[in-house]
Amino acid sequence: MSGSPEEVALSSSTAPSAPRRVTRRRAETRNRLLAAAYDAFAEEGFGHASVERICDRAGFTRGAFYSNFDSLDELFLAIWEQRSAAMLDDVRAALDGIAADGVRDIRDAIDRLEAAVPLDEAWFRISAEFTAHALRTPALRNAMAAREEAIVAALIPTVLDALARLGRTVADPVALGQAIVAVHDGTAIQVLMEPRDSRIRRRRTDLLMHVVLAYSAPEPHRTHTKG
Amino acid sequence: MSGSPEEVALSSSTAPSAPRRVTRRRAETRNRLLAAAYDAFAEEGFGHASVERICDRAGFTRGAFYSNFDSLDELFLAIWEQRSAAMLDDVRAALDGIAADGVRDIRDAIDRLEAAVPLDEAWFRISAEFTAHALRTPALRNAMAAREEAIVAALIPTVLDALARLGRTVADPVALGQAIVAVHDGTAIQVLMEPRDSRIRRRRTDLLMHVVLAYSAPEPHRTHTKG
DNA sequence: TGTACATCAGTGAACGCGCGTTCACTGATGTAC
DNA sequence: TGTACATCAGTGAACGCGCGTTCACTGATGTAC
Repeated sequence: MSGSPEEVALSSSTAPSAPRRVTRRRAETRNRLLAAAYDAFAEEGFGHASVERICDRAGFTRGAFYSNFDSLDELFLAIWEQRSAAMLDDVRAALDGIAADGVRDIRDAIDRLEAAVPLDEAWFRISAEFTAHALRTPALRNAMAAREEAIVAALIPTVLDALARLGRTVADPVALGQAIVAVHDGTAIQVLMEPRDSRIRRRRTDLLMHVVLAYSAPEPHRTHTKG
Repeated sequence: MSGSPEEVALSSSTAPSAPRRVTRRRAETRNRLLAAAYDAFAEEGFGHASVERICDRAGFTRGAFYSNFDSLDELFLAIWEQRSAAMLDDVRAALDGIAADGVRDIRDAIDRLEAAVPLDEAWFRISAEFTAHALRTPALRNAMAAREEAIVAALIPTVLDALARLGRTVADPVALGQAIVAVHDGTAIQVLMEPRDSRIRRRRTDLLMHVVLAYSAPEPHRTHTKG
């Protein structure tokens, strides 16, 4: 409906235009390329990783790349898909573990979540580079925005659950989700900018706590834990 | 003391190693290059702007660039210096104007500040790209971190003043400054990702308000306005 | 104010590099009988 | 299970491009007398 063809194009890997059978060999090549690309992005940065060096790392020639991907952007989106799914699983598992273990309060929960799922600095750097790049490319920006929205949507129930266990409800879950992501991204930059300054890390979790407190409220009519 | 030579190197333009006289001609060339570079960065992105195209825009050959700058990084830092100073002035002026006009509350103040000094999208994009790049280059990262810290330090008194006018005090000004920057950056990404979604803009200012409220408190012992 | 000279600032050509992309090809893989 | 064949996946050479960086040079600018 809305959106020019160009803006719809890169709608991620869920809709392959030519439905080709995936042989085992092909899947392995693809995976080796993805892994090699991740390493290249981590070491050289997304903007400086070249098709040539990625293929060298993976032990292929460049033709193999073009046989499997149209562009580095497409490859990045495939990696992103993998990693965001893994991240969601990790967060869910961590929150379950923490809940099973008994939580004092939000501060406690956030500290333990941070310990269980620490900021993946290499990956954050890569995605910061890619985000900056995507902001200039409408097709990419839309693909990213959509995917990001889906991630937040998947994260919200988990967060609401965790807060419910602490006897808190959230009036506007979407606003909370967006706020958490914004604070995560904004403070992650600060942490990476001055990695040795532990006060900055501390302020990061402080801010997160303040935001969670601001967007949630104690459940009014019920007793916690045993309802 | 701490920091290898490499990490200290790019300590910005305040310490030219060879104290050369700056002729008028030279200053003009430099300014034309800065302006052309800004345009190039805005249109093509920092990572894709080449020395050649910047010089084309400015009407020089590439030699002129190398006669004035060591690298695009150095040039960017010079632009950043200019723009952050201008930004500080704008914010101060806007807050003064708003104060002179009478403010209802924090929500009102933030909305009017946002209207007076709107997010400069082009510049934000550029600095996001450069930040991502700087995270990989120790010398650059340190230069940026130091400069950023100075900017926050310069901003804090202005913010404290504005809050004092609203009868609020801040227990930990540095934490508030860092929080504001983090929220600004994190939400700016979201706004640029989905520029047409006005709810996202709204949530941006909401979050800012919640954060300012969380990090400040009503002044306990004095009456506002006329003390 | 004018001239002669020294220094400076930007020119433009040259070199070399790394890379993106294409494509005819061959060895690998899967299928049909 | 074995053979013959078709399709596929990755090879590797080739092309061309744009760029970073250098440097001997010349016209512009400033200075001393």
